[in-house]
Amino acid sequence: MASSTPRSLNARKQPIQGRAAVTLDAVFEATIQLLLRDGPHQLTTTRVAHRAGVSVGTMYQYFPHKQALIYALNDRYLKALAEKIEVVCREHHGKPAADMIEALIDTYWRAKTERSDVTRALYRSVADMDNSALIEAFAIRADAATTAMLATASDTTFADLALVNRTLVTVIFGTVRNAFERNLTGAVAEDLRRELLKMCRAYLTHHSHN
Amino acid sequence: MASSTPRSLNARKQPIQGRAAVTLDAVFEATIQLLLRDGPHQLTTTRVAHRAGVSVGTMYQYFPHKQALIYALNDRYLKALAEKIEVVCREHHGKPAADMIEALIDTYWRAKTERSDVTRALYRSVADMDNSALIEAFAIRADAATTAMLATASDTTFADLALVNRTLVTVIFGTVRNAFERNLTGAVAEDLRRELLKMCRAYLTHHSHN
DNA sequence: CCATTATATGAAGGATCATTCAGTTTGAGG
DNA sequence: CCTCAAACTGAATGATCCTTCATATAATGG
Repeated sequence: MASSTPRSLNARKQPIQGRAAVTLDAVFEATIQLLLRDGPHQLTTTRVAHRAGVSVGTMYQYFPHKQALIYALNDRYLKALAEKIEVVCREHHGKPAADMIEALIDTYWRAKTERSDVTRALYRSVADMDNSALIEAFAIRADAATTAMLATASDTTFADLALVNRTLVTVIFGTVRNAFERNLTGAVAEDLRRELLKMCRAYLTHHSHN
Repeated sequence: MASSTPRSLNARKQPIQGRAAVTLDAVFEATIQLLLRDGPHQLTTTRVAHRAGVSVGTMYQYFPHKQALIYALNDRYLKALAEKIEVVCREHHGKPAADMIEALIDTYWRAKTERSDVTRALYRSVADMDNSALIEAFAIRADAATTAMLATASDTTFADLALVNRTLVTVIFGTVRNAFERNLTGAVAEDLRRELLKMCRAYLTHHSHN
């Protein structure tokens, strides 16, 4: 995976001492805040550095250029998200399909909601070409995990597992994204999540009765 | 609606002669192509002008600044999309709910697919603050149209119309968007569209049986 | 406590780019 | 054919911003 990332996007060096890790975290955090506050267009290296309480030069010790910073931010986030999905999928092997879907929706939704600021910031972080590679890598991992899970459903076997899986994943992820784009939060979002679950379950029973 | 747009984003002047309209179209088209080809970061006024075969100065007679160009592009597109949805919703008043959903999905999907380059270009066109106002305006129009339609379903009445409507709209729009983001096209996309329809219908019958 | 390496600084360079405006060309109406 | 406004031109301006580098400070291990 790392080998497929465009060479120039890799981090310049890894933090060794503790303070360096702190600096990196501060830079990431500052990036998120500025992205949220002012949008991608206003995101300048100087501003990020200033907000993070470091100097520009420091940032350039860890990132060869600005794009690499945003890339790293997405990378970090998407890998953590993929991890969570993989874990929850593995935990639900052999369970009823309805439980699987509930777990998947809950996990994904919570991951996005827990720090909705980060979610929103990243949705804004500009869809430059390089990010799409990250998104695709995430999609592949998620697909593999959910497919493997659904294949073990204790109460259902799917005539076309790939199709059902692709449908569910696309619908769930897309719905969550759209919910954020429309700024649906709080109780409204909760209701939507419940309805989405109902919908997916209705789809599953429909499929097993066919 | 126009009165709610940030003052400075309005077009500078309307085309009067025929050639001016041609110029404007060329500028929009060039913007789309460059957005698609090189991403929003590489989109410069000079490049757009050059690609459109006009000079920078010409562009600035119609748009007070670059942001206004992107804003206008989104505005154009979203208003046309809202229009299409309103029309199809009106045409399906009084029909069975399943037909309504099919029409809605088909219309939305086709609108996005017909010129998928434009769709993708706009998805990339940077989520700067001002665009979100456009998106919200679109959402309000779409919600109103679909709610009014669903309320007249010949075979179903909904206990919580607003909730069902919000769910359907969010799921459908989100799924389509995600399908594009994952580059699902051709036969795969077709299959997904069919499955999405099944899913929404299953949701509807589930609801009417409750 | 010294040498070495890691980490941090921020002014300056250099490039890009949005925007303007003085002037030219084109079309429309009379 | 003439006049006026509309439409178009593109070099110049000024601002912004990414990136570098020479230098300084802090930690580490011996």
